[in-house]
Amino acid sequence: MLTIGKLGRSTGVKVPTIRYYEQIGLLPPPERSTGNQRLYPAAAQLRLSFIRHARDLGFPLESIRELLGLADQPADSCAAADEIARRQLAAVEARIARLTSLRGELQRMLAQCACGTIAECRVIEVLGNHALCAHEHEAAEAGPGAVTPDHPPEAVRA
Amino acid sequence: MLTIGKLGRSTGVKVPTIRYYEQIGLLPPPERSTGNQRLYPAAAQLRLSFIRHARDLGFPLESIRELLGLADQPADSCAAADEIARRQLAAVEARIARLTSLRGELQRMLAQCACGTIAECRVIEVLGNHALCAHEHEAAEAGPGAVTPDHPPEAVRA
DNA sequence: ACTAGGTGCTCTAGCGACTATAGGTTCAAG
DNA sequence: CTTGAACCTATAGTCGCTAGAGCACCTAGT
Repeated sequence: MLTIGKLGRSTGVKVPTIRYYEQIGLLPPPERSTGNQRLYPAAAQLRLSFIRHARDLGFPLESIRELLGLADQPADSCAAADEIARRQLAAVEARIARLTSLRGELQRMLAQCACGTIAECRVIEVLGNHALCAHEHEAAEAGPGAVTPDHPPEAVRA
Repeated sequence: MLTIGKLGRSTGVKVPTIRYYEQIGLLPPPERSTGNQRLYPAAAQLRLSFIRHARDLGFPLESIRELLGLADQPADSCAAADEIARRQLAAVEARIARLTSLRGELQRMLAQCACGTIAECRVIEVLGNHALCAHEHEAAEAGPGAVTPDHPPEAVRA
């Protein structure tokens, strides 16, 4: 039996995070000691390591919840698990594509700046005038959500 | 003079977002009509476009606050602005590097899965056992914060 | 003058995935 | 028996918005 601190250390997950996972139902509530402290069986390490690894790979907690459900049905087809992983791969690829385009824009801005005064600063200028950009870039990298706000293709330069 | 809706449409920023920017002090409170509605001068379009473009490039609002402060001092050196942009570029590059490694891991997982039952599913297996990974990958892509939790390099396999 | 509906206002709560703080209890070592 | 680390609960904060409730206002048409 492990205390929450040992479980955290052995899996690389912080203690408050473990309690948070329990709170949202990702980990089952463990037994308690006489003094009301959580006591985990060794198997909890496997489950928590699974969660941590999936988080490291960027899976959202909702996907992890699904994957854990699937992992508990060893006889079922793994098509559903593959589908979740494919979704995650697609999300990662979309994020890479977007960030690569942003990197280009930032590099161009910086390369063109002669580093004089603000008045002639290319960085400030480009930010103020989208027309100076090489191509379109919409909606910032925000997170896995990848929300694309609707904004019409009007010219911004007032 | 523009109403908030017109300002939003002309800059591609949603109305609640404009009000939010005002609330956190990124936009100055505009004049009001007799009926208490916000009335913006044409110049507000420039400032808001600047903010939107910087957000599209992934700058956090705090950096944008600094950049706006700098943009108001046209005679100053633009070294500080460049520094902020370089920081942003570094953050973007770090995110790309991390996501590229994750993509590799996900691709490998999927390629190795013969798509039978969960019991033999490579996706589930790899998630459960970090030792099957090609290389280290720590701390998920979370956002601009890029928080790197401290977790010691202990073996995870229990 | 009246009315409809589109736009505006404020305020509050919610998202994801935690992290931090406060203020208390329990446990293990010396 | 005392210290101090580790544990407990509960609440609030992070980031950058977004959504909703429940109003006020403003413009166009009749």
